[in-house]
Amino acid sequence: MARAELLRQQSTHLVLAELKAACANCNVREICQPGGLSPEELDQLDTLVNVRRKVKRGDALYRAGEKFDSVYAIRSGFFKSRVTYEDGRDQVTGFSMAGELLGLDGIGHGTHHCDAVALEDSEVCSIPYARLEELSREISSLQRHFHQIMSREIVRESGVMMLLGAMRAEERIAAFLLNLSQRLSARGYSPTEFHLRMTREEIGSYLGLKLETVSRAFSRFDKDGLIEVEQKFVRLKNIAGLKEIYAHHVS
Amino acid sequence: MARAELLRQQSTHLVLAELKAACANCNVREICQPGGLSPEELDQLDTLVNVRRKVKRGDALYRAGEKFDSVYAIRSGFFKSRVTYEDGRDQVTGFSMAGELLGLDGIGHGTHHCDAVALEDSEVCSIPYARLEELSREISSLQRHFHQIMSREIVRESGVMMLLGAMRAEERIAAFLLNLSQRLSARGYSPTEFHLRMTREEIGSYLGLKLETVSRAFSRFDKDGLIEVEQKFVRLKNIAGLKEIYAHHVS
DNA sequence: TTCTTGTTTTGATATGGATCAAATGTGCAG
DNA sequence: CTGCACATTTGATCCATATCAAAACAAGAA
Repeated sequence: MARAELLRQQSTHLVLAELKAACANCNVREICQPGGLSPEELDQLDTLVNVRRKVKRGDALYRAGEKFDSVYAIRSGFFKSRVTYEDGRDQVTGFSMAGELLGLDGIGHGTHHCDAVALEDSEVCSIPYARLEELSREISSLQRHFHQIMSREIVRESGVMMLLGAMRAEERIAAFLLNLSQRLSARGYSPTEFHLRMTREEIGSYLGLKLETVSRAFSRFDKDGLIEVEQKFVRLKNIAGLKEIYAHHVS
Repeated sequence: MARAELLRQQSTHLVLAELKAACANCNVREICQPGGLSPEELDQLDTLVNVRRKVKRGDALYRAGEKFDSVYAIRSGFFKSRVTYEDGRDQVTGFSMAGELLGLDGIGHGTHHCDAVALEDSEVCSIPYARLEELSREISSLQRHFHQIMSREIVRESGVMMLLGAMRAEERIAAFLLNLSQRLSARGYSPTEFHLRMTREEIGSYLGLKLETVSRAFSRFDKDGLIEVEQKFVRLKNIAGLKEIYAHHVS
C-alpha cells in the first residue's frame, strides 16, 4: 500500500475515533443520542442531525440578521458569540466549546440576534429547528433536555450579569478562568492547563474590561503564584486562591 | 341594596374586567388562550392555568434554591428578579411586568436560581411545568410560543450584557427608560408617563451602577429637558434625545 | 400631630480601570 | 532569512463613577 494511502486511512480512522469520542462527551448528546429509546425513535433521531458543517477559524457559523432555521451542536472547536451595535461597538456574549449548543437566540424572532464566530477550525452538527420541534413533541426526554439547555443558558447569562454588574476586574477574571477550567474538566480535558482560544481583547469584551486590564490581571495572578501564563497557555496553580479572589471581594 | 353590597359588586365587576383586559394584552396569552384550537384543546388548556396566586409587595413569588415546579404568568403587578451571592452582594437581573413570564430559570436544574420579588401587590397565574410540557407536546403552537419566550429571554439578557459591558452610565439609564417605555406601551400604557416601581438602588443594581449615579443621571436628564422626574414618577419629554444618548455614545 | 425609617438628592473626594503610549513578542508571507 | 501585521505587556496619566457625607423628602406607625 502506498505510503500516502496508508496515511490517509490512518487519518480517517483517527477522525472517526475523534468524532465518536466527541459524541460520548457531548453534553447535548441527549439531543443526538438519548438513552432509553425504541428502535423507531432511534431511527427518527438519525434524521435529526443530518448535516455536519466545518467552520474555519475566523469564519461565522451564522451572523446577526440571518434567517434562523437550525441550532448547532459543536462537535469540535471553539466559538465566540458577539452582538454588534449600530455604531460598531460590539460585545462578546459568550464562548462555546465542543459539546455545547449554539443558535438558541434565533428561535425568538426567526432571525439570529448575534454572530457566532469560530475561534479555531471547528465542526458542528446542524439540527434543523423545525425537525427538533417535531421530534421533541414525540420524545419527551428530548423535549425536557432541550428545555433544560435553554434554561441553563438563561441562568448562565444571569451569572455573567452578576460578573459585569457587581464584580471588580480581578474577580471577573478569576471567575472566567475557573469557569473555563470547570467546563473543560467536564469534557475530560485538564482543568489546570489549557490554551486560551481567544485574545485578551475578546476576554475583555466578554468581561466588560479593556484588554490592558486583562493583561495586567494575568500578570498579577502570575506574580502572586496563582497561575502561570505564557501567551495563550495558562496553568492554574492555585485554584483555591483563585476562588478566594472570586468569592472574597474586598468586603 | 345596601351601599356596601353595591360597592362590593361593582368592585367585583371591576376586578373581572381588569382580569379580562389583562389577559387580552398578555403576551403569554398564547400559553393560556392560543387561537385556532379545537374544543378539546381548549378544554385541555383550562387545566393548564389552574391556580392564581397573589403576592404582596415585598414578598417573594419564589426564592433561589426552592424546588421548581411551575412557571408564572404575571397577571398584574411588577416583579424584580435577583441573584444573591454567598457574601450577600446581590444583583437585580430583570424587572417583569404584567403579561410576562417568570420562573424559566428553574427548568435547567429543577430548582430556582434567583428570587422573584413583588415590587407592588401582584397576581400571577401558576402554570405547572409538567403540564406545560405535556400540553406543548400536543399543541404545537403552544410549544413554539414557549420556545420563543425562552429564546427572547436569552436575547434580552444578552442586551443587558451589552449595557453592562459596553455602555456608560447615562447611556445605560437612557436605554433603561426607553426599554420600560416600550414595554409599557406594548401593553397599552402611556409610553411617556409612568411610575417607577423600583428604587434608585434597584435600578442601579440592574444597571451595574450605584444609586447616587442613577439619581444624578435622572437629575441631569431633567435639567437638560429630556425627562421630568419627581420621585417615582417619570415623564419622557424627548424620546429622540434619549435615543441619541443611548445610540450616540461619545464616539 | 410627631417620630421613625427608608429614599432621594446633592456635594466633596477618592479610586479602579480606561486611556494613551511605547516597547516587546509572535507568527505568517514572501 | 526579512518584513509586516497583530497580540501582548508595562508604564504614566486621566476621568467616570464609586464612596463618603449630610441634608431634604416621603410614607407609615404610634
